Order: sequence, then structure tokens, then C-alpha cells
Amino acid sequence: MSRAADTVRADALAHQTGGRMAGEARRQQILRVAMRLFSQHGFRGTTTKEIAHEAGVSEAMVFRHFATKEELYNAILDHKACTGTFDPCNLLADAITRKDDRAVFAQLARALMQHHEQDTEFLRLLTHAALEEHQLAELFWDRVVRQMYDFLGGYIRERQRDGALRSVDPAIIIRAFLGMVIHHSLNNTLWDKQRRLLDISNERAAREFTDILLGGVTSAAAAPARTNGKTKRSAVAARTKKSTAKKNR
Amino acid sequence: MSRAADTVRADALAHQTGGRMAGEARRQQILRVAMRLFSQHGFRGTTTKEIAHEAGVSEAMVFRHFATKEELYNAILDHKACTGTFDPCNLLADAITRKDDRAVFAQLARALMQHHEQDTEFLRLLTHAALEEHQLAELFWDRVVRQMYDFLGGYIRERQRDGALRSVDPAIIIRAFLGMVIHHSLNNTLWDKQRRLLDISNERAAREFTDILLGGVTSAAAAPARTNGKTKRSAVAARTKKSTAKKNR
DNA sequence: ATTAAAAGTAAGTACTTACTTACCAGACTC
DNA sequence: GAGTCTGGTAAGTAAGTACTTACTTTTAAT
Repeated sequence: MSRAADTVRADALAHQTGGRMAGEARRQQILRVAMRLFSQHGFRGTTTKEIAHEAGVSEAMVFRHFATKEELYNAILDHKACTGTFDPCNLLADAITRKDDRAVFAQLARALMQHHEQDTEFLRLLTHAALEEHQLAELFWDRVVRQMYDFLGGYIRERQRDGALRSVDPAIIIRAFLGMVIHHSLNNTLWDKQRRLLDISNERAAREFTDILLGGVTSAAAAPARTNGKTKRSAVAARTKKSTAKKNR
Repeated sequence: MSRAADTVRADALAHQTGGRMAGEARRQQILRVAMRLFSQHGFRGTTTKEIAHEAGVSEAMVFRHFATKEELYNAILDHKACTGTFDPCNLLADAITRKDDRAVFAQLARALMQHHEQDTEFLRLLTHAALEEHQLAELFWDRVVRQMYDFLGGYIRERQRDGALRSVDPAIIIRAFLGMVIHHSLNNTLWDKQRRLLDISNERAAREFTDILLGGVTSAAAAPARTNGKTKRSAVAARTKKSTAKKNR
């Protein structure tokens, strides 16, 4: 869908003359403005007056469309939580059927980072929500994060049965990988916007993170050849087994 | 100085009868209360009235000790930024001189996660500061994060010259590792306090993350055996040594 | 052209906010 | 025991805050 185009058109209309708009269009515009402001200053840090002013409209109009400030906030969060997220199933389907681990993780990382970069607002909104312990945080968790862990977890378990991946709790692998990716995104959008400490393309970051992860979790890396390929009994193998046992509750 | 002792005494005094306190003690108490509230609700989400009430004192007293709310906030942040952070130099000095990569990273991870767990307030405070683009975020960045990258970066470069680690930009390695660790901490304190998705001890998390990282960045992993025996051998030796070290607990 | 709904506003209300002023009470010195 | 320094408060103030009310203008179908 052409969200970008809609945005431009609506804003143009609003900023031209401040003229009268159709109800739904105005509603959407207020939503967009509010989203921007909430993501910048948080819920408490954003005033309804400010929202109204930025939307080029009186405060009363905001309250005509949204009964309370809270309702406006919820509308944004709901909309974002439902619409704004991609699901990894479609994106990774191809790579998964090919069992191309490298492609699976690299594509996931690239898609995530691209998403974060294009929709910085959402990242900030989510972080605000988490800090304020708003229900969105939980909602997002249940709808998106849990699904991600389930989905990726299934794939990893499969690859572990194939003997391609070391038997580590899949959740740990996912936590580690998402950690690299999300931390990197948060760094770029929240902490080090000028990228003073590390300035690399999403492409490259995805590649490097994937290299590190796969190096760390593929079977070959865990059991470096020394005797033959099958029956190496080493401290490494013992450790791996132990952690598997611990994991099997 | 015995800050801990002061703290205890002050709280006891304050909670007993709400009696009169020495100036400095009251100041410290207000600071502590304010820190807790700011970390819970952010700067804008915390009122001076609330702070005063929780400190068992009138609002005017807050403003006697701190001219403005902003000054109070700054005092907290400054104090935290200077006092509250550990520097990795001392902590890791031993492991570094031994060139025990596993110990270096595992200890760092454990210390960081422990720190985050014990001082959740600070994590939240920092995140709030980053979102609000408060100067503390930058201050913390310059004083702590940059130092960490420099320090660890130096060690990694050294180990790369030794041929022990693959030649990847050290900053990427650090970003990846800190990503796993910090993301995990943020998850535990901000998103998934009940640890529904992953519930492991800091100890184990540190170990697993270190395993993944080292698997991904040691030379052997990057250049799987097939060439000569040197890198292979060293890799195996390193791994064995590490796992022995790990077993000693 | 009439009319009724919809889009919009100016000017409130009731309450909260950060911050101030004017005053008080006990402990200490002299 | 007079003076004064210090920890403390009650009761403000001016500027916000979310939200409302009473009213006007535009649109568009009849």
C-alpha cells in the first residue's frame, strides 16, 4: 500500500491553507502527528495542545476524534502493533525451505535493521511504552516477539536435528542474534546517531553478525576436526551434551 | 566514605518519625527518592510533589536543596554517571594478561549483567535519558561506552595480531557481544520480567554468549581446517583450555 | 434555496505543575 | 536569655494541563 504517498498528500493539504478536511482524513492526520510527537517526547511529554497545533487545528478537534489522550495513544499503538510489523514467515520462507542458514539469519537481520531505520518512530514509541509499562509493550511482546521466537525456534530445532547446528537452547541463539541486531539498531537511532563508534551499512552489519552467530552455533565450529568426523569425545562435546540435558526440562 | 552506612541511617531516621534531619542527610535522601521515581516514571512523569511526599517532607524543602527540578535530575545523573559505573580495566586485567579470551568475555558479560540486575534504576534512567535526549546520554556515552570500545578494542586487536582472532573490525565484535549482553539485560528488566521466553542465570547466559562469540570470531572457526595444522591445533588447544577453566566452579 | 449534518473554533473549566513567600521552632552560642 | 542559624512548613502564584461548551462556517443532498 502507498502509505508514503498518502502521508505526503495529506500533509500537503493540511499545510497549504489549513483548509477543511474530510473527517477520516483529518483523523488520520492527527494520528500521524501524534505518533511523531509521542515517539519524540513520550506520552506524558506530549500535550494535546501541541498535537492540535502541529496538525493545524484547534484542540477541540483532537477531542472530537479521540475522546481522551489515552485513546489517541492506544489508537496509535494498536495501529502500529497490527500494521507496522512484518512477519518473518513470508520473508524467510524461501531461505528456510532451502535450509540456507546464512540466508535465513542475514535476511532477517537486514530486514529488521531496515525496518528500524525506516520507522525510527516505532522503535522510540516501543521503548517509551516499555518504560511507561504501557500495555502496548506486552501486546507487542505477545504478538510479535513471541511469534518470532516460536518461528525461528522451530527452524533452529530442525537444523539441530539435521546436525547442522550445535544443540544449544534455541531461545539462547535467538536472544543472542536479536541482541546483536536490535542493540545495533537502538545504538544507531538512540545513542550514537552520528555513528562515531561504528559506522557500517545494514548490509554489512547483517553479514558480520550472521558470520559471528553461525560461527558460534554451527556444529563444525563447536567440534573442530581432530580425530574423525563422528566420534570425537572432547570437553567441547561433553559441555554441549550437558547444556542440552539442562535445557530438556 | 561510607555512603551505604549514611544511606541506612538516613532512611531509618526519616522513616521512624519524619523527624528533623541534618541538611546533607536530607539532601541525600531526597536524591535517592528522586532517583527511584525518575527511573520509574521518567523526568516529566515525576512531580516534585511526589518526590517531597515520598521523602516525607514538604515541597519547599526539595527546592531548598535543589533550585529546580532539572538541577535535581542533573545531580542524580552526574552522581550516577561518575560513581555508579565500573571500569573494565581492573576487572579484566588478570584475564587479559593471561590472554584468556573466554575469561575476558565471560567475566565482562557476567559483571555487566550483574550490574544491570542490581541497579535496574540506572538502566531505566539511562534509557529515559536517551529517549529524552538528555545530556546524560551523551555524557555516559563519552565516559563509559567509548572507553569500553577503546579498551576492549585494544585487546581484540592484540589477539588478532596473535592470530587468535579473525580479523574483523574490533568494533563490530564489541557491538555484537555487548548487543547480546545488554539486550538480554534490557529484556529481563524492561520487557520480559517474568522471563517467559528465556529464563537462565546470568552465569549461564555469560557462558553461552561467550561461546557463541568466540566460536564466531576465533581464527579456527573462520578458516575451517583443510589448510595446515597450525590454526587447527591452536584452536583445539584454546577451546580445551577454556572449557577446563570453566569447569573449575 | 433550504436545511441539516459535519468540520471547525474561541473561550472557557477544574485541576495540576514547578516554584515562592512568609513564617515557625528548636538548638546553639555568648 | 537574647540573638541567630538551620531544618521545616502552610499557603500561596502563575502558567500549564486535559477536556468541555456554546457557537460559527462549510458542504452537500433535497
